[in-house]
Amino acid sequence: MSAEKPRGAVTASDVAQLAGVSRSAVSRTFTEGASVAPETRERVMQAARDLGYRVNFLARSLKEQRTRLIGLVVSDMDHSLRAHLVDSLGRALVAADYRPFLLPTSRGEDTRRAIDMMLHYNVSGAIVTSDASPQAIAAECARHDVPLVLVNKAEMGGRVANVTQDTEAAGRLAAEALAEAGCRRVVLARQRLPSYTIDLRCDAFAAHLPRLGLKLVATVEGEAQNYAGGQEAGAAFLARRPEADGVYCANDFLALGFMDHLRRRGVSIPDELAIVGCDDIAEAGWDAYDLTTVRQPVEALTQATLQALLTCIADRNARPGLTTIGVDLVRRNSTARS
Amino acid sequence: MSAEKPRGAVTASDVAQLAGVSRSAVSRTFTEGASVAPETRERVMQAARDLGYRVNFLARSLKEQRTRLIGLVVSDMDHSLRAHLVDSLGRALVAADYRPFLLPTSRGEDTRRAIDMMLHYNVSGAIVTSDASPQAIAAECARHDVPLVLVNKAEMGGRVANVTQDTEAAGRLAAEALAEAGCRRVVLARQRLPSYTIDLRCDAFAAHLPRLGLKLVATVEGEAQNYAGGQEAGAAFLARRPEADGVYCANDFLALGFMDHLRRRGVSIPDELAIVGCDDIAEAGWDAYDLTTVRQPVEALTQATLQALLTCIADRNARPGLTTIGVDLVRRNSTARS
DNA sequence: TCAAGGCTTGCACACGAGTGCAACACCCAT
DNA sequence: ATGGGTGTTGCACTCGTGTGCAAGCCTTGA
Repeated sequence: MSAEKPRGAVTASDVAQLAGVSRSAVSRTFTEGASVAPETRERVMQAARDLGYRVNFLARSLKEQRTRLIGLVVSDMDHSLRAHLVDSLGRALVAADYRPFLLPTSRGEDTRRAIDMMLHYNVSGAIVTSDASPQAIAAECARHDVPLVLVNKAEMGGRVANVTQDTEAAGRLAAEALAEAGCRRVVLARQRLPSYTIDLRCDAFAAHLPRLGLKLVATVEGEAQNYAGGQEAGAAFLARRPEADGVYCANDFLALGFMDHLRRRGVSIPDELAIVGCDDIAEAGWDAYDLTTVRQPVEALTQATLQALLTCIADRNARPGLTTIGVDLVRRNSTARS
Repeated sequence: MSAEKPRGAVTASDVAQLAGVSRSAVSRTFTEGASVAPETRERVMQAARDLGYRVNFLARSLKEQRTRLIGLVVSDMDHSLRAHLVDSLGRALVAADYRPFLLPTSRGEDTRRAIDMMLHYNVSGAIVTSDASPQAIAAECARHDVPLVLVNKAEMGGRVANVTQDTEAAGRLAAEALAEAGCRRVVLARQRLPSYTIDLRCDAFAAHLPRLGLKLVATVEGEAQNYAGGQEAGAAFLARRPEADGVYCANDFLALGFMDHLRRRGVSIPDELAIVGCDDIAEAGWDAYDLTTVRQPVEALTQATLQALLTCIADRNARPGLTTIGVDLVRRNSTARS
């Protein structure tokens, strides 16, 4: 329909030429709140439409000294809760007119590279929900004055903005659910890989047992917080055969693997053994498991994270500290004693 | 340790000043293959280290006219295969020195916005693995000369680069698996929402039935390709009670919901009914399901996608057309007839 | 009619970096 | 000693955009 520029993108100068105005007028047309005559603006808009012009955000960012890019450092996307969170955060960022810049990491290794990238691109802020130890990221972000929010990484305490589930309540609710199911002797199943969040959940769980008249008779472990890890923990459980009537699995994936392993060996759930998980991933609600678990509200985490980030961006000296997101118990069949 | 710049990032000029050289020398130090004396380079590197300098990629991109940003347009990240793919693609891109720019979309709606963003940022290329109809994206990318690869979106044929699973083989393998299990009368379970990939799978499945002596006695549907959709399809199946001994579910999530629904109503799998799924998501391998399914190799998809993208970027006129990724059957318990 | 004031507009500089060109230093061979 | 060649360096321009400043126009009031 219109003359196509053969090479390179169309710039504000091209639009200016076609509209018969100066480049400044074009720039002002696309700048919120700038002073342009309505008639000029319309002519510029028309020319821009004809040429398919779009403001070059790289150039704009360079001039304005802020990119509206947000580094999204994330590991273990195969954990469905993580994937859900990334999806949710991505949408929320876009809705707030920011752009998510994805930085996938493995445990620890690529972290340095991810930080490097963020600084190379002058991100306006960063969200870290990675298993990588956040100290390095936090230090580097602080040094370069990049607003940072950690999600579910409580170990940094209040020194950086931190949004985290209420791990204390998570452990407490799990203990109460087992007590409610009539358990007396319980087992803790968890991953071997270090995780501060998991540690806190487990500590809280253990701390509330005496008050409820429960006794912790064993702790079994699987390597990671996934299905295979749950199977391992299940095998460890059967190997030790502790006299127990309830198990707290500090993570849902682990719980599902644990359940499957025990059921295949003939253990009846919930009749012989009640199980409580943590996270409420979609799979926990499936008929085959119907797992009682502590729900981690992803949408609330997202909103709080965005809120904290925007606060930090608006005021470079703001220290939102720790935001705790409430969790609640989802009662299902795995603790339903007749 | 070193003087900290109070405001703003440290630039090449700062480094130049500290090292006692011109800004050009700094630029050349960080440019591959530029001519710098070893001693000068070392002095520059030292100064850069002291100041924590990093090349500003926005400025570099502006000058070099390519950003090395890749738009990653993706919907339905809560589908675990999608999440896995995004993770895998993200890592592959970073490994190839590109940067993934995440553009989450819902079905169709945000697509225009996603395209807009990509063009605003002058992305070097785009990967689309979204349920949104890709025509709009393809047209706009072509107009602005942005290399584009569609993943599992066969409907554009060979006109744009396209990496897709072998849907024909997927359907065929599923049919063969049911035949192998001794089935004679089979049912097709699928989603109601339109999807070209799913259509192709189902067509291929149906096409191979006669050759194998199988008869398609019914088609049942659920709304979406998820667990709930499978439950719906299961309910539809029981409502019609077709005389059937095998079911092909065109998607694993659907298959799992279908299995759970039928089992809860007392149907025995695989004895009364054999089930075959498609995708081989992690959950399909769990003990509770142990689903025979057609594996979609994510890693191969990723590599082929990256390959096609790099080809398009290297040669703007290249038309890699359609790349088909082989699939294979994973035999498990859901088709194991005694 | 003239002056004052408000709205638009264009010029020119800035953001941070890459690079062609010419000047320069240095080394070696003649 | 001199010429030529090689390897470094700095100047100045460029990428596409935002914006302070001053000049210009138009409107309004006296």
